[in-house]
Amino acid sequence: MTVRSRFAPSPTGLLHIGGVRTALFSWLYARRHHGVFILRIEDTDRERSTEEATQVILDGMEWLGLSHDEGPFYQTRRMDRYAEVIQQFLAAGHAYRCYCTKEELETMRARQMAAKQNPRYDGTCRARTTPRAGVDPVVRFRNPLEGSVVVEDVIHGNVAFDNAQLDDLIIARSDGSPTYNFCVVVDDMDMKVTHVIRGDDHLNNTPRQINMLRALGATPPVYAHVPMILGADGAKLSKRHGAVSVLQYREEGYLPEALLNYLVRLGWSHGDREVFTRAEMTELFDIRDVNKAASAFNPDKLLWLNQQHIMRATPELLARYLKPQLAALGIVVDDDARLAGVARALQERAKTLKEMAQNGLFFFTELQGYDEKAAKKNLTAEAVRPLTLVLEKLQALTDWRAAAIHDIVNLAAAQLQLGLGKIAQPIRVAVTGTSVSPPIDVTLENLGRETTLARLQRALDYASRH
RNA sequence: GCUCCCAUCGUCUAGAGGCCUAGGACGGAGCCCUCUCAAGGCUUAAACCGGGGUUCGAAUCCCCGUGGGAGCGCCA
Repeated sequence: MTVRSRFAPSPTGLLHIGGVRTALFSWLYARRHHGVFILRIEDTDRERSTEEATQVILDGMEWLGLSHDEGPFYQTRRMDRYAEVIQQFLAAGHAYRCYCTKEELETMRARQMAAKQNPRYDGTCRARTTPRAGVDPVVRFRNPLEGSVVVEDVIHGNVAFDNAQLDDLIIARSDGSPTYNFCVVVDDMDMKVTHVIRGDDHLNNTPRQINMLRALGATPPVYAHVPMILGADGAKLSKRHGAVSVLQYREEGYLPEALLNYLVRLGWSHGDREVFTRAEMTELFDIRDVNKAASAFNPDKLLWLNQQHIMRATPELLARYLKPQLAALGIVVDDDARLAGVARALQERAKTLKEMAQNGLFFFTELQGYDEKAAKKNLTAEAVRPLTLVLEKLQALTDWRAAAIHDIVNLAAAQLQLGLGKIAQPIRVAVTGTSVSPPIDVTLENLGRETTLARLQRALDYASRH
């Protein structure tokens, strides 16, 4: 049997970290078992669904490389099919028309709550055979009255629900439009979904869905209800936690693989391993090993993982990602090889690509003066001699490579009997404007001969005056 | 209120009755390396929610509390 899993977000809010984690687990499961991954957009709520949210889902999934094999399917385009099944249910007696008004239902609920009972539809219209004038009926599923439903969940084990606790849920509104739980059931059946991996906030919906599936004569899929992700403060993830949309992580310079790596480790682990490539995740992840408890989102660890992935990435790949980050800062770089060189120099010292772009700014733009503190400390009269000597030696250098530059700086230090810091720091401030950069030889190599010499000369002038 | 779910360092987790003096990771503290910043290495503080059982033995199994979460919509 081919595994068929799906991710079925509703575009009523922007896709966030929690949704992505569910998508990831579902995707990993399909990939691991060489199955099919389906993307379905649950947009039956036309009021709240937005085009933007749909686009974020599509773009986000693509950015993360969570590719789907089928879909995206849109529920709004399957209305005829839902209507058909509703008729089928009605004809078979699995559903009935209910003429209770919203007001009546509300009073009933209030009464039940007051009597400390589980608020549920009392079945008034179950046996009704005639319409009620002036009321557009809804359609309700005739849930079994007795017995229990056992959800065989891969993560939670067997969870039993008494049918007596469930009620006859509405499957079609009075305007005829189908509702969520019903659409899910029809879709999962039609799309031959074998594994439903979703947030455990849906665990309570599952017995109803199973009952409908059975009424349809379908075999319920395997369920895996994964725990939710909480905000860093342990509270439910919401807009308050900053991460509005996954795409924000792209903007902030996170590598898709790093985000996925972080997410997969929430609720799952493999020995003492922390860093996983996408391929390793696919190979090692097992939905059965997923925890039951919710976990809090930890931005620091995500940042650390991002750095780990940046360090392991090829400079060429980083260069590709760096381009839009630099563009955001108003800089366009055409020289891919040079950009890769810069990325190589910076990849051990940036937690995000955004940070990397900022740190690498001096390679591509004119210096906007020196950092005050750095200049005050390093571009002094004391620095004139070492800077002069290094400038002379560099002017004579034809083989502009890190190794040769390294030798020159060391030689100059030895000649002047100065510690390396006394010579490297002034150079650093001279060419970068700040006291922080990659190793000085690597920095100069990537900066290029002309720029280096010009900046050294300029710093020398500055130092002479201070 | 009713139903369901969950519970190990601040956080993510290892732990499927003795291997636990509870391991790893992020973050914190300290040290080393060092031309800066990083990276890396080493050291260190830090947890089994509480109470009852079961057992020779419990973080692990059972029960009851407590705390957190979800559902109970003509929302998804």
